[in-house]
Amino acid sequence: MKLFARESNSASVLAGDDAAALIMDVVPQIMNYLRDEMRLNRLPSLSVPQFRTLVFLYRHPNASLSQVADYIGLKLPSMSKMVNALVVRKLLIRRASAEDRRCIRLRLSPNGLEGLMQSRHRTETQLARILVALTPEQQAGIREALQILRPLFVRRPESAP
Amino acid sequence: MKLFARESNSASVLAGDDAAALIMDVVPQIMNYLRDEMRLNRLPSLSVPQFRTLVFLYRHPNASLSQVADYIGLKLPSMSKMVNALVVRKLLIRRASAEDRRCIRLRLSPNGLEGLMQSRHRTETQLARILVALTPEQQAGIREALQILRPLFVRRPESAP
DNA sequence: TATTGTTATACTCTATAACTATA
DNA sequence: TATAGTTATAGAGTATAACAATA
Repeated sequence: MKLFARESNSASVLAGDDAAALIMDVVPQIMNYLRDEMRLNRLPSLSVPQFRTLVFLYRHPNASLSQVADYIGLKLPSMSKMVNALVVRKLLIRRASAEDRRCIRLRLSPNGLEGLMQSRHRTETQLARILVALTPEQQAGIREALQILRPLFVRRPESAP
Repeated sequence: MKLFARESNSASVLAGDDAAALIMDVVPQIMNYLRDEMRLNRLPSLSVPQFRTLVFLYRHPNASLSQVADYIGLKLPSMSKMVNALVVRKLLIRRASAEDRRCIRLRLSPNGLEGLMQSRHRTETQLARILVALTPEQQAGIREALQILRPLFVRRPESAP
């Protein structure tokens, strides 16, 4: 199963010139940037997972805790804690499901929607400042690459205990 | 300063179809995957920053603590702690610089080099399993996009206190 | 006095285990 | 008994502040 230009016993990841090496190198670097950037957002300062949670609930109102946890990639207790913090901050509304009272239904509060919009705007502005250095063709190439990568990195299945 | 297909007051990040939105969506997702994958690596289980540190010292032997911290994106105390753990695990060698005894010189131990190679091999194999679904053209597009993104997301400068 | 790194301490985030409530 | 979520607790990772050693 040969995938890259170099043989697998070469130093490709260490040399940094194939897809695997680039992913290991560039993704953590961008992640650091995003974390720092989000933390500097005033008004509702959101962590990256918190921001992603709000975006998910914007797209999927009335989702359950399990559904959000699965998408974000957190275990239920961690997600419960994070959601609770967002509820306390009045960014989310949490209510019991009518059909199955074990489930909760989550949705953005008006406050949460406004905070999300502000955070999005600021993030987009910041990223735009960086991406402005690129040609439209380069930007299109990046969009295309990310769209290809998006469906590939799904959450690992639970390791059977 | 118009950069994207949509106006900035539209819901582009929330719709998820421009470069900024894709970065916010896809990068954390891949990062989660990498974290989980590295954690499952047996032999020397390394966190993502630990792995990056070893790669950096493979490429830059005898670097100082400050140089590594700057590249990885950690403050000195955090980096010092991490390096110390790697020294204790016999993956790194730390010695005082001869010219300036305030500085330390860091390099991989033979153990560290071997651990890095094993970790790299496993990571590459895992990523290859994912990327095998793509055509060579798609892989080339991804490499190109990541190479474009790599120099753009450098560590934020220290906020002046 | 300025710089390099370490130690002390605290905070954030996440996980596992035990528990509650509902089905 | 099985499932959705919460609470209790612990561990990893990072930051700021105070410190030590060297320049």
